[in-house]
This record gives sequence, C-alpha cells and structure tokens, in this order.
Amino acid sequence: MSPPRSGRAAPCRPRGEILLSRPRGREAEGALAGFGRTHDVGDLGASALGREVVVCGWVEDVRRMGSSMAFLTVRDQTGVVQAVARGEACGALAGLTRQSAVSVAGTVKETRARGGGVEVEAARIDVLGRAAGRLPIDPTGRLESGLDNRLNARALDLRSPRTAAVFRLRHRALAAIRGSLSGAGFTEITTPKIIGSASEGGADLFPLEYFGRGAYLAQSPQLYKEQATMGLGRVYEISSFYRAEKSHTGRHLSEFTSVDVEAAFADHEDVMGTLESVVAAAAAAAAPGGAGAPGGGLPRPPPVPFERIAYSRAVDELASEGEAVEFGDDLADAHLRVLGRRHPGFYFITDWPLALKPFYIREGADDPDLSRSFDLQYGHLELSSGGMRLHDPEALRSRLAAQGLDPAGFGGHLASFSWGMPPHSGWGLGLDRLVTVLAGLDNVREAVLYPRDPDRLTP
RNA sequence: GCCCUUGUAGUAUAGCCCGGUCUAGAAUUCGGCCCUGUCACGGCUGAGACGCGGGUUCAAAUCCCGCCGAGGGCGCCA
Repeated sequence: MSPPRSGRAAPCRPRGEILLSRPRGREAEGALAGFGRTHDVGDLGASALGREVVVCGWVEDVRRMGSSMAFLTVRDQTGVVQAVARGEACGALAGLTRQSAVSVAGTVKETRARGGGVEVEAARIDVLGRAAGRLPIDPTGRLESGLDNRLNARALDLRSPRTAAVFRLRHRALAAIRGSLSGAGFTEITTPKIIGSASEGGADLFPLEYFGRGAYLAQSPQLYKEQATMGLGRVYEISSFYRAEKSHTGRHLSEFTSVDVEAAFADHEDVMGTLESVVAAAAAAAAPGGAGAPGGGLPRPPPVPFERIAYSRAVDELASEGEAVEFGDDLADAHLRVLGRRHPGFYFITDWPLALKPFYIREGADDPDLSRSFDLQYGHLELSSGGMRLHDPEALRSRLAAQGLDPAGFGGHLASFSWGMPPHSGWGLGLDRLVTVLAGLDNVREAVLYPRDPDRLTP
C-alpha cells in the first residue's frame, strides 16, 4: 500500500510483503545490537548456518552449566530454539527468570542438542522484559493450569503453544469463512451494536444509557441484515453480540461472535448450502492446527451435504429412545444429547414447528404449522439456526402481533418491507462454538480470547 | 432463578470418607551454593499453603453451618 519509509528497507520489496516483517538474507547480517530482530525463530534452519542473527522471544528454560556456560531455550510465536551462552554472554544471565522477554544476538551453528537442527551461539543476550519469578500459570504446559487461572492470566496463557494454536485455528477458520462467503458474492457489512429498542424478543438484552435515553446492546443483526439484502443482495456480518442470559454452561457466553448471513432471492435450502460450504471451508482450514489443540479437533473435513432430520422425525427418534416429546415441544438439551449420540457430527434439524421460531421465520410451504427453518447441530451442540424469512410486510405485522410483540415498535423496519423487499433467507452461526468443535475443546471459553459470562467481566 | 460438586504453597496436587500419626508429603516454580554440551540437566540447600467467619470436640486440613470463589448440570438461550 504505502511505500517503504525506511531508507534501509530493501528496494523492490515484493508486493504484499509486510514492511515490519523480517528482513531476510544478506541485509540482515551484522545486525547484532539492540532488538533489531533478523529472524523469527521458526525461520532458523540450515540456510542460516554461519549467519549472525538476532532473534527475540521468551525464555522457556535456563540450564546453567557452571558459572560461565548456560543453555537457554527461547520461544517466539513461530517456534523454539536453543541458545548457548558462554563467558560474558552467560554473565548477563544472572537473575534471568523463565518467560522473560529477551533478544539473542549470535551465530547460527549446528547443534548437538537432541533432535538436531541449529542453535544460536550467543554473543549477546539482552533481557528486554523481565518476568516475575513466580507466574500465575505455567505457560509451558508441563503443569496444566486450571481454566480460571488461565483466563485470569490470559495474556500469559497465550504464550502456551496449545492456547496459541487455538487462536491461530480460529484465525484460519475466520479467514476461510470470509473467503467462502466473499467467493459466493456476499458483501461484508457492519451493523449497530447499540440499538434503541428491544426489538426481537427472545433473549434478554443488556440495557445501557445512551445520552439520557434507554438503549441496548444488540443481540443479533437480524433486522439490519434483512434490510441490507434490499440493496446489497447477499450480505454477511461477523461481529460480537450480547445476551444477558445467566447461563452457566460450557457453551454460553454473554458476549459471543456470530457469523450472520442473509441472501435475497434465496430460500432456506439455498442458505443451508451456503452454511455447509462455510463450515466445510472452516473445517478444512482448521485441520492443520487441530492436532495441536486439546482433543485434537476434527479428524478430517466433514462430508457435505450434512444429514437433514426433520423435526417430526427427531421427535419419533426420541420416542423410540424412550424420550417423551410432544409435537410442538422445543427440544431440551437432554433430547439433543440423545440425538447427538445417534447422529455424531454435523446435521440439520429442519421443519420446526412455527410456534417455536421467531416472528420473522416463514411458515412451511405445505403445512402452515411448520416453518422453513433449520438448526445446524454438531452432536448435541447447536451451532447455527436460520431459515427463510417473511418478506410480506402484512404477514410480518400479523406474526408480530401473534407473538405478543407490538408492531408499532417495528415501524421503521416494517416500512422498509414496503420498498420492494425480496424473498430472502439467512442464518446465524456461533463462531465460538464452531471453533470449540473444530479445535476439539470442551468449553467455549477456551475458544474466546477474553470471554464474558455472568461471573466474568475481567480481564 | 434452581441443583450438584469443589476450594491445601506461584502452579498442579497427596492428605479429608474413617478427627490425634500433619511439626501438612512428593513434584514443579522461586532464592542460595556447586557443575563447560545440557535438553523437563543434575547435586546440595533454603523459602513457600489448609479461601473467610462461626460451631462441635480434650483435639479440626479432616465433621457441621454461613459467606465468598471455582467447575458442572437444569432452565433460559445461540
């Protein structure tokens, strides 16, 4: 984008290379002072043999061999390397604690360490940020700290390769989701998180004061994304949303990340296909990191299409398992666990009773008591729900009233439906839950950097 | 909102059921000393804990009650 600012920067930098990333090769040589890093640890290999390099990272171990020789292992986000300090460089290690931030300047040599590879014969080691002697968690994972302590010290926890792997996986999944949707002609939008009225029913909202007026944190972009289809056709949003539910489970958060999709001139089947593509793309992108995460993640990308199970069939299956569910009952978690046992992996539950669905969901094509709707499950975990929407303003108005909501509170929204609203469909996908599944985690808090739940507001 | 489980050094734990053996144990971390090819280095050594408040008892880490924290489940919800 912008031209290189530093006169020292290499000319003809390949397009797309980030300016602050490592200068490689000859231009890096001789940079032995300060923290003029020349390499990420992961880039040290046979090709660097004999080079003078500067690497920066965090001290994982210090092994002192007498007063004038020590080995330390230094980890950065790309890997771990052993440095050997002798003489003066070793003297600089007095008082050095594990997990301190250091720069190591030295020469790359073949190592005699187990496992082979290279090491850095240190000419100089600078302690750039000293770590306290006793840390609230052990980021090396030798002693696995409890989740509460890890979250309280999340910044340090992030130094743990296991934890870092989860967030790299999340990053790859997000990139794949954006790529999938963008490739399918969806435009990414951002809708307000501060809203004026509790317009959707359903979950409780967080109230807040907005210049002397009452307002709320948005629970979903539902109404805005539907409106946006009128001009942009296919839209999606990936944002945080807020639910003031006092849920104490391993799968609920007060602040969660939702992937929301809405498409004009599409029915529920169309967007189910979109959802399958998105989930498959995310799973494929996540796969390389799955092994590094607890539980190992998914064994391989899931086959599509996902199985479709009509709600009525789910009720029958539950009856055959001795679970009494009346047609029209919502499926409780215990029921979903039974279904999840019978259908491990991804599957849809479709054709829900209309009464169980929000006001904007369209009735069934053949049965007005059913709906053109679906939930995407992974085992017993609900990942997504969506469907075809009502696009006729009169139908929407009467459904609002039927659900006990005041159409007057939806004036602006209803008005937009008289400006040529296309038939449209969409879904919302819980990204944190998807990452939980893809990384093989058992608590959604692990998949969120700084999770918010009814009992946790910090850090 | 309801229910269950659980709180021991910085971390992760043993001990609790069945009160006295606990002056609370092992590991790791941290401090000191020794060690020039280690690799979770090793050796010697030191420091460090029963969540808080009541109660029962001759005696409480252990049993009871309350509070606080944590984990899970139900409900709600995605």
